Amino acid sequence: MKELAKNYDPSTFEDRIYQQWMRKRCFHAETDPKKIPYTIVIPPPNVTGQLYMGHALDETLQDILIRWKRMSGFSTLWLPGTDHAAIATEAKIVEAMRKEGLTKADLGREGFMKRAWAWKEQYAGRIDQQLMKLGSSCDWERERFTMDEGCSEAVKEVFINYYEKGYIYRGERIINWCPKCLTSISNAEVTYEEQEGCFWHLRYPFSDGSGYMFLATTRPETLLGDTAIAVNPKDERYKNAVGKTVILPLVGREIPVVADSYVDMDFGTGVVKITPAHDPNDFMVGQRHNLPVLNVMTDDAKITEDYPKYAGMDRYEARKAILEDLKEGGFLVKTEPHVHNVGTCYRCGTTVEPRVSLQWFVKMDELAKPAIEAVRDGRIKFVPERFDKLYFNWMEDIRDWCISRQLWWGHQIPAFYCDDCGELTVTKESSAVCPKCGKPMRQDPDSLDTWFSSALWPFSTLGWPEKTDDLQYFYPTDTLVTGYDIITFWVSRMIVAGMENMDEIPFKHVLIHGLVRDAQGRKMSKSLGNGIDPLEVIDTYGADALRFMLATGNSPGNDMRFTDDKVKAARNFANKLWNASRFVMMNLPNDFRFKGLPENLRMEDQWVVSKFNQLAKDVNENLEHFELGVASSKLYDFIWDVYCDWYIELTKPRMRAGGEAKSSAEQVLVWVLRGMLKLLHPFMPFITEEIWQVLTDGESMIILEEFPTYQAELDFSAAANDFEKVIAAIKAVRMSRTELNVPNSVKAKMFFETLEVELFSANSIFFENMVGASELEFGQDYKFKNALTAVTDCARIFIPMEELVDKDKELARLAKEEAKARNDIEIIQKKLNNPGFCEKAPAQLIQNEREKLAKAKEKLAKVLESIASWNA
RNA sequence: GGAGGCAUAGCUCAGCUGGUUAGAGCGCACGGUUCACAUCCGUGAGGUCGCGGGUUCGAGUCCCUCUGUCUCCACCA
Repeated sequence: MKELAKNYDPSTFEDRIYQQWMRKRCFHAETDPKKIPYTIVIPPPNVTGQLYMGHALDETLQDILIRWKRMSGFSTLWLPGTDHAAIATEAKIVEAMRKEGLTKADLGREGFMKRAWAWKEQYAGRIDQQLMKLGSSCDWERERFTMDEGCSEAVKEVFINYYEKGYIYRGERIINWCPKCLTSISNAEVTYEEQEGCFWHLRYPFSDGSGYMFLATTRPETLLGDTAIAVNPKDERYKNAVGKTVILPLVGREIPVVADSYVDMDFGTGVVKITPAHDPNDFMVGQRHNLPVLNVMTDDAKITEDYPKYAGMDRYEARKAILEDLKEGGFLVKTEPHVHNVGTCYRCGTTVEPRVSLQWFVKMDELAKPAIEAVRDGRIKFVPERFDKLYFNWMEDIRDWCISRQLWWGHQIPAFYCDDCGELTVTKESSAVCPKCGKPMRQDPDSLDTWFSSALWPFSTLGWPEKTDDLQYFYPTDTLVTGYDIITFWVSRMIVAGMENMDEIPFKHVLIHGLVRDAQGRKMSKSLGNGIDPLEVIDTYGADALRFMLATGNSPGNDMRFTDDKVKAARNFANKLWNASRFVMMNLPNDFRFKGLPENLRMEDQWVVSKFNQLAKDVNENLEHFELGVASSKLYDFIWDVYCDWYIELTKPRMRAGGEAKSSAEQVLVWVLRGMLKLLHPFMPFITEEIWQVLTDGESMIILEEFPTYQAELDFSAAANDFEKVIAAIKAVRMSRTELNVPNSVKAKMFFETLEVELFSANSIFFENMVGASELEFGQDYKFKNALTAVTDCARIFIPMEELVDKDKELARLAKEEAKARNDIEIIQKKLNNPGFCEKAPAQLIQNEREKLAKAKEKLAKVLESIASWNA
């Protein structure tokens, strides 16, 4: 039999194992349609080369569920995340080009895309190769697939569907514009931050010279675009002003005073200047009152040529200049400091400029209805449930979605304009001809928002709009795993797209996980430089350790902190498993053949088998409920405590004895090891595969094995409970020996006073091997001077040690045990003495309490006897 | 302004539908290595489960108030 390497070193086998899975196409449906009915698609990290723990977490959790489901023989498809991070990607590419002295314009759209792919291949591809080690599902080629191949057809199809149904429209709307990225961004991409600014109080004179209207603004430069001032219709103070006009300072334009309920009478003077082109609320007021929209800024937020005095100044310079002029003209009444929230671009941090421009929108309210319903009636379930609130909050107050982006990295909008006659056509054709005048048309240069194509992911990746077998078989998918930060960006839009285009939900469950934070609990970010590169962690500790750490010790939806210590603990666990497996294997004979559990199981065998059986049951149940952290910690406990610290130690005497004792132990050791490896495989795929292949001489792959389940015939709980008594006795002996500093190397005869003579004598070998018993004797009414006493609820064990025992110390220890026993009894008795408890509690519970009380009383009696014998 | 999370051992966190005397890892203390593993083994110390009420035979768990803290959404010129 092959042997495992002396030291656990993941770098020696993880890549090899991964290549093996890929070669055998273990992740592809065609390998074995019954067993592996899923296809998996994963996004590449973006071109920046920076990877986030978040990716790692996503992929790990998905991969765990996938492996479990696949081993269990269930058909399913999981959807990993996608994010081609359009804005950031484009910014990086542009930056890289700039270093080479190139601009977007030099390359043209086609050249730009070519260059972008070259970049992706060079950097993202390499990184993704490594990232695959976390989730078997990584495949960066899939981005090419989404962007260029099959999915772009789906994108066009959906765009046209929506357009024809009237869900997509093109229009002048006020949108968030980033003057640095030079693109529109959706309101979800705007982050607000508090900034200190000023409140400038101004006065606008009435045209008829009858005085002034007083108002305040935080953005005086937008005054150039004012087309009205507004008051609340209920405001008595301004009843007479409504309908009059005022003269716009500096510009001299005559603008009306309108009444609109949007104005808060109690805020400031109750008068607001209305700049429809540069404020979303003003825009709405403007629409209600048919006010002209005057754009005063260029794309990069400079004042337009329409205002020669300020033309070319950026918005902050213009603000200064305008304030100066207002002051000079006597329009500035006073200035006061003011803290307000300012929207910034979430990619580059620049203050966004609300701007009216011609953009494409999706009308969301109708589309949202079936999507809300699908979650409301439980067809789609969020895990944990509370995240449906976030979803409903967003969906029920949904706004139209601006989908055009002024970028090249993305799907170009399939709309064409005729420069000649002004005709607009939406078509799949790549070069359209004007249906009216027959002249060639020009395609809209804008791209679609990343999330527009991402929303189609569940079906576009399955070949839709073709009715492929994959689509038929896999849709709707089972579970989506993602972080709570993109529920609104992505999850909600996938549901909408699924309901509209497939008339069916895209997935049944949405497993939401938290964010990975740094050791101080801060969000990992580039500017803080506190991001941890998963690849470095893998290099140091191995992919299994990182995966296990990510899956353990946290619960769905809650953020987790990343610390080195946690990964180290997981690595140590892997090391433990490695060494335990190595030990088992090095004790197997060369001609060992695994035959399964022997017929006559010893008590300790039944104990471990029974425990394993329960573990298999628990792990399956936990995974079914998405309790990955609970499942993994149960595996940890079983493997480390039950198997390594107890069972292996218990078998050591048998392994030394040889013969039937040894050969039966071998079978049980291997049986449990195989089961453990399978249960652990989803969590630590590489080490389990490596051990498995050595253990089975390369005859099979664990990835293709069946996942263990509970077997009623393996339930030996009666024997297991008896054996627990032996374990309790061993622990009790250890405790008294340790507490009095008598090492196991000091052998001693042990005298048992117990009703379970048969049980303990049958298991005497363990006392000899594990707690230094030279011999066991059974009897009644022992009277020893200078003996250690170990007490359990069913046995009293004396270990005469003569001079090694310190009477005072031992008495002190016994006194402690007595106090504990009395305390135990008191607590249980109190419960049982409560009439309400006996009347209303379940009978089984009461029975359990009674049994516990009896045991506690027995134990106390034994402790008291021991104390008495010392004092005799 | 609206919504939600978190608060449990020195630290990081588990604790699922209420039912043992609340757990783990790390850290700490003491002891142990020829015979798988010091990336180890054994033993121990350490918690009035944020405060105050309520429901219940029974509350870390359910309800309410408060305090601290974090997040999301909206945003008043």
